[in-house]
Amino acid sequence: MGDFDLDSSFIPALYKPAESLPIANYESDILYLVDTFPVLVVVGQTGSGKTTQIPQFLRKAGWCKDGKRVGVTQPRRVAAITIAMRVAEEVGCEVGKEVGYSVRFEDSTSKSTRIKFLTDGLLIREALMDPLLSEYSVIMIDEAHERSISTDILLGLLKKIMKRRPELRIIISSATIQAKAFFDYFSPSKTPNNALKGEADKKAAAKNIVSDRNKVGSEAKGEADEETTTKDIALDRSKVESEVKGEGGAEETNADLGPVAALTVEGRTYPIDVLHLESPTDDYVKKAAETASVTIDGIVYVVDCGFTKIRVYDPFTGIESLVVTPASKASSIQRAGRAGRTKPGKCYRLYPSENYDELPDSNIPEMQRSNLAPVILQLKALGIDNVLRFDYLSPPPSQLMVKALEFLYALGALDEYAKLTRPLGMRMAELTVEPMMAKALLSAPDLGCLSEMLTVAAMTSLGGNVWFFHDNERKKMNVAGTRFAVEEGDHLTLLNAYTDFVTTEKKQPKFCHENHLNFKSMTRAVKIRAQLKRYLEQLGIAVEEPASGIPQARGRDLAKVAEQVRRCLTMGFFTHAAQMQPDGTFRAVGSEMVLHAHPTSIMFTRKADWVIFQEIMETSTKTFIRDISKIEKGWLTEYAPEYYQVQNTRRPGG
DNA sequence: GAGCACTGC
Repeated sequence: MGDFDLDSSFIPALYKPAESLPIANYESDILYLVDTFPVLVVVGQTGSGKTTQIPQFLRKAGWCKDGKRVGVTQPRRVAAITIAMRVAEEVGCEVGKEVGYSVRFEDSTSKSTRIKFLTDGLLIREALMDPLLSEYSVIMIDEAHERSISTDILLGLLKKIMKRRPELRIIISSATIQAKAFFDYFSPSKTPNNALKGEADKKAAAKNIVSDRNKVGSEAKGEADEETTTKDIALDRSKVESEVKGEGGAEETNADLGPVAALTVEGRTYPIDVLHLESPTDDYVKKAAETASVTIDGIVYVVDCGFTKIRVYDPFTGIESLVVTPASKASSIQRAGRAGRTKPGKCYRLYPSENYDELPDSNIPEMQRSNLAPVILQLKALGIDNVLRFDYLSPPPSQLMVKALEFLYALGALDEYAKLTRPLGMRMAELTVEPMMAKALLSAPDLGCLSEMLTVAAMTSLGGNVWFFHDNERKKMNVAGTRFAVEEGDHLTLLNAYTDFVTTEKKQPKFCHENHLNFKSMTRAVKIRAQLKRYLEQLGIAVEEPASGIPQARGRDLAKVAEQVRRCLTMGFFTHAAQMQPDGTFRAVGSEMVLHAHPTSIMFTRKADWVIFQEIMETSTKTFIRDISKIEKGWLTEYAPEYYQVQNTRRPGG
């Protein structure tokens, strides 16, 4: 069953008999609305059973005829797998037969699969192969309120696809507060949410829409029992407000009435006492914490600190930071909701109730606070050339777009007309590593070190989870103390670790344990590397592996290979160059900002001159760089002449 | 000189 842990993914709410789930009352409503409207927004809490039941309703109703499938996306792979298992059990089949799932590294589907659970990122990848997603008759986007980049992009793609495939049905499953945004987005009178559009225009457009449209209310209860009731309600705009909520009417009327319907389903929840602590002194916090408990049946007490930690990207400096921000109303409601799933519960909010009113309705979508280079590359590869005019659910700030376009141009992925270059840009988009690493990887064949760069790309994809130190050695031990450490930096150190791991008889936990490696991560690196290799081969790039997996086989000059790897890294990461100062800190070109080698880097304990680094992140105390390798200064002008000539007086940033 | 890492492909 692959690399997920069933215990941690157990979702109690899923294990209710299907007929006792609230969603059972809505079967005919849902089928009617799906039949009538191309887009259905289903509002309901986790625990309503919508994720497990709606796909089964659709299958029974004939939406899987002629070899078509119902696809259901999830933001997380564990959820896709667990829910598929549950639904297979209800349907009475093995996972991978009528009900299956597909996530990275694990495809448990077959020709007979009619209901397919998958991660939303994977569905976007499927669109690269099949732009109209033609295998699906219905696509349900679950947990859309989380507003991940993948979910947002997928909704934009579906909005385009539905124009070419009028028979396609789209179901968006969302928590209450976010529903209106989805509803408006798919309504035809809505002004497209282009990036770079004037704020005033957008506000004016939004105002009109709100004023002439029935709102997707937050307290709506769908209690229609019979199909006829639902039909009446859906067709009569004046009644939409009350129960089942439908925008517009039958298709023959599609000029001024929308193609979207909304339905609120009741979740099965119990009363929750929400207690706001007026002045959260230490005593209060302590008392609340002590009162909190988790039972086997589910969570009964929730303590909500009122904050959340989000990743924010600054387009001017290229630096990411983890920022503690007030939680949104939506997530506060969600947090409280955890308490009332199996019996009445209590939620302690560690802040006064006035503060709650001031919280934003929802979190800032990921699209509006991230480095957009990867997503722009992906959109371009999907044939969406004018990424500024793409109809974003929430348009990203123009600075983010501009920065990403400039950066992709500097990397050579886009030409001066912002068109994807071929083959480089197109190939970069196909690979599942970030643009800088993709460029480094695609530079490797010419330098004769592709096998090694593949390993480096796979190892750095682990995101820092490579090394393992026991508690008692945490303080005094770091990467520099392992047998794999080399002077040239983190990338070659990671290459050493991987090469040793895969060399005869060592692919085992014992080896990892003795050598400070995380066995699970190393196993994952093997998978990632194999997948990247497969993608390269599909792109027509042959990967020549040294005979036994050891670089020195075939008499290659090891020192030369190591240098070539560092040159490749420079070709990808030249915008992330810095020089070490006498005090051991780093400065980027043209920047005064003090950068520190992250304590997990080998450069934490080494001297260097010029380096490139993979990641830069600001914490509350310092700005850290990680995954660092030594380079020659001259390589920067050799491999990025334009960038370093034009910008030699400005900070390159990310 | 000494840390918070979430997800996903």
